[in-house]
Amino acid sequence: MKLRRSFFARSVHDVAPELVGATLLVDRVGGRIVEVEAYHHEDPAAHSFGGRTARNASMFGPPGHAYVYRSYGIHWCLNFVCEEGSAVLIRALEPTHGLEEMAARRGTDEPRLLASGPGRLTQALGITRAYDGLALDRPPFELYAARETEIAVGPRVGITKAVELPWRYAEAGSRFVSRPIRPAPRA
DNA sequence: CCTGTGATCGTCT
DNA sequence: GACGATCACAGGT
Repeated sequence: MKLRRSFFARSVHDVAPELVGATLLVDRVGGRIVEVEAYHHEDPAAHSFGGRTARNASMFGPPGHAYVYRSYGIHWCLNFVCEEGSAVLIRALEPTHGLEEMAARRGTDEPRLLASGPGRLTQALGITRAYDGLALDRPPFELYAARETEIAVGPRVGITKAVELPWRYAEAGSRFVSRPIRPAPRA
């Protein structure tokens, strides 16, 4: 089932876990989303924390659109905008469509190295700042809802603020996540 | 398996 | 002028 724009017009904390297992294609190339992170505008780690700027304008735009930014001067990162200046960072895919194209863009055939990580993922899908602000329910994007799947939850990766918030969601047991989530401590 | 480090540049202070 | 929502590679364990 195709995801409609209204799917994203909710709290980022509801949308993010539901995206795990969804299929993301960009010009027919992509796979199943296996790892995401939620960023909320009241969250010090979010780009939208502190208000609107030229870079983060898309985060304050309508839900159901892309927010693409450059990371470390080198990589691109893809987010799905939700309500109120929040967004979901798409961190890893299990490649299913257009493997050859992804391998050519990435310079490797190793499946685990195609889209396991936000920078690798955008390179494999050909995402650049040119995709910033584009609607997610129209070409070149295609998004299909997830089936039921087991979700693991943990702290986000690579941030220095609000490091303790458990806003990273991954498919339990997937070998395509950028980094495994430590199993929850036993009671 | 792990840790450390350089690359590279737009954005905001 | 400092700092990243990262990655690839090198080297040690």
